[in-house]
Amino acid sequence: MKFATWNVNSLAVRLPQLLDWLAANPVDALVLQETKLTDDKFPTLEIGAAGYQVQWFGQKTYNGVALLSRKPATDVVKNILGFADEQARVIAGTVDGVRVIGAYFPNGQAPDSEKFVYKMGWLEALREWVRAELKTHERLVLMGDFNIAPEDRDVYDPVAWAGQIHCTPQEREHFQALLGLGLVDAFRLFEQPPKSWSWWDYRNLAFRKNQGLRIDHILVSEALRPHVKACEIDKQPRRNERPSDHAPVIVTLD
DNA sequence: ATGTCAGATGTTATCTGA
Repeated sequence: MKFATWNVNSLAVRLPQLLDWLAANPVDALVLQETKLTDDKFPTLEIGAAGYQVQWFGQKTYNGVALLSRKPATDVVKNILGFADEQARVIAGTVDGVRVIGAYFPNGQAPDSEKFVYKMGWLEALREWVRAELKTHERLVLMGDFNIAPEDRDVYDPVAWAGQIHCTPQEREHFQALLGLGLVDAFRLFEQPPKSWSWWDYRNLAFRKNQGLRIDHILVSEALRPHVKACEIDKQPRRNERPSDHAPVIVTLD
């Protein structure tokens, strides 16, 4: 079984790349972030023709998430239960007996900004909701664009990024608190190439210089942990013409 | 060099967000 996450930075632009990627990388479920589409514009026909069921939750211009799956997702939830939010950031569903939560965590902009305050509140609400989900779903995967680099080894220049957005102690504490619920970072279950990133800024030739951050993650519950066989970042789509700034992350379970 | 990309507004460019 394979699950994946990918921030596509506009599905309108990236749909051909998504379809190419799915053809080359058949997965059981894939969550997308930053679709940037209102629900009436979502490309259901094209994704259906590729052999995937899909649930989607979007808004104009910003954010927007989707859950693609080979088998239909059940008990679909949009956004964090009990957290009033005008931003479309979360979609969850049960696929093949696994609770799949796809999330586009707030960026936070800067540690002294209002958007950072929103990020902290959102993270708190997410944690309490995931805690509840784990009580009813032993087999659970939380994946998406976390906009958090959990450790210095997830940052190409940790000195320059110290205390900056994605790397603040407060964000890293929230990441650890999610692990404290009984989740594990699937990527770190395996030896990985050094300087493994999932995002590279479009500017500064960052991809060519491999200057990036690992901010896209797949967390799996303790019940799933013994079944995790691999976890990889697929850099290939970042080499495309007009790429997303993020690469997909894939987890393989037996 | 805050150096690119995407979407929106409303142009033949400027703003916001990432």
